[in-house]
Amino acid sequence: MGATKTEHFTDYQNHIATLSKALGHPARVAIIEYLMKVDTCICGDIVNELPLAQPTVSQHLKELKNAGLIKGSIEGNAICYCIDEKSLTKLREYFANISDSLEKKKSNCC
Amino acid sequence: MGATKTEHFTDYQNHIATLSKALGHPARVAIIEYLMKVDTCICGDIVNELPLAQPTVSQHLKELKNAGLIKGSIEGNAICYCIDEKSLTKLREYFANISDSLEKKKSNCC
DNA sequence: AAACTATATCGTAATATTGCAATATAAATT
DNA sequence: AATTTATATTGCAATATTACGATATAGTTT
Repeated sequence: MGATKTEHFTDYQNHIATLSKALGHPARVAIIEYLMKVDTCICGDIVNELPLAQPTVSQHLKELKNAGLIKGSIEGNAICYCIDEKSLTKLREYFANISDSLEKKKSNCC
Repeated sequence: MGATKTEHFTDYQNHIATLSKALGHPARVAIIEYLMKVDTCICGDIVNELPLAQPTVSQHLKELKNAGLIKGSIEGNAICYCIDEKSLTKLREYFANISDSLEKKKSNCC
């Protein structure tokens, strides 16, 4: 055991979980926020921004990329990372829907 | 090593990460969706809904509760779990802000 | 081509998560 | 009070994550 039983859940549930999991670490939240802040799509300055070693940052970037939250394109020597709007739009929609439904229901318990 | 270096990040970043992490498992996404679906704030039926053993479900519920995503109140024998609107509103706002900023910026790269 | 720069990968240690059987707890029913 | 029902806790095995030093890769500059 120890591995998540993804096969028992819907693709959508797994997708939301994957996106959420990628944001489930403060360093990765910080990376997203940094990419938001800088207008240019800054590359390895991220390493200098974070209180973590270069390999660790590289690993976090990889996870964000695997989840589809960021994109990276080679820019000569360096690599240009930036936010992938689609996935963040998906998260926006997901939580907007939940929040809306909750308001309509005016949950009558707890 | 192995432990997340939370102390290097802001409270807000850690909070978003905590909420996201709690949703970083399909079973927990499924639990939230189930609590949304049923109007009454259903208790242990969650165990029957999910393809997981009772202790596993109990553990997932605990994590959702610790993160502040759900609340639980004792209802005689059983326990009544339901969504904590506040935290979902926070997530809604967070992703709405990011999504808005992205649209304004019309990211010119990658 | 040698040196430098930017990033990724490997290997590994520390820690956390996932999942469940067994067991505990506590209220409800008989 | 014994049994049943609902949930939590414990203990443990399998796996995943986090972090980083060392090293590899690949483009850039000298």
